[in-house]
Amino acid sequence: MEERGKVAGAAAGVLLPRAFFEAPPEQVAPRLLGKLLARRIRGHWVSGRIVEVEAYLGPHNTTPDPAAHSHRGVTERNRALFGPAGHAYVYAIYGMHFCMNITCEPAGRAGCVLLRALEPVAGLKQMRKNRGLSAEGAAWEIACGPGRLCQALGLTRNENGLDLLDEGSPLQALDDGYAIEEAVVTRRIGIRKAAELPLRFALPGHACVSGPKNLKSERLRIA
DNA sequence: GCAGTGATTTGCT
DNA sequence: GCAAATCACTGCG
Repeated sequence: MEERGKVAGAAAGVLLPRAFFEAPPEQVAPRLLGKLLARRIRGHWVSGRIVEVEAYLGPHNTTPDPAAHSHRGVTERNRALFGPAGHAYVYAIYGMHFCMNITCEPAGRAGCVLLRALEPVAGLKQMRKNRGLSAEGAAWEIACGPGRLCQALGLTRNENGLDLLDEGSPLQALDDGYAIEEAVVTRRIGIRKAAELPLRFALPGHACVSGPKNLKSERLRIA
């Protein structure tokens, strides 16, 4: 029996509305902080709270974003980016890793948000197993980083294009009512092009956030 | 610090 | 076609 949107061992959440993702990525990204990403693995749900994200702008935007995969238009790989909002864009990088994005904006506009880190909430045992960590492994290191996040949740190219807002989907974006008050915004990390844009958002001081701790940052109130 | 991995895209013939 | 360059990373030294 499938319990829709239910996260085993954690407070149940409700699917985020499509309209949540139909906004520009720089608006969606900070709002995603504190929301849940849930993944069904062989009938069991694992989940984590989103604590770090980066926005990537579509080619229609007035601010050019050469770091975005959509920058040079539609290709076989990035097709999902140009589709409707609220879908997964998963791609392989550096041979051995995957990165997970959620598409934003209506079809035809290719903004997206890269999920960089989660605080594990449910199914820690499964996530540690996926990551090759021992049972004593600290929770913060399970999904701190975009590649680790995908490995912990078992996300590969097979999950590319999934609708995160569908009750039957094995990958869902949920709101469990957890509210954050404040975020920090910094430059993006791990890229060379357009890295200076202030499009990385994270929960301040959270142990599960990846990357350097001393980046120049500004506080951001979340309405 | 940097090697290792491979999918993807681009720039040549 | 095919070769070369790129790439939003991690783990090991």
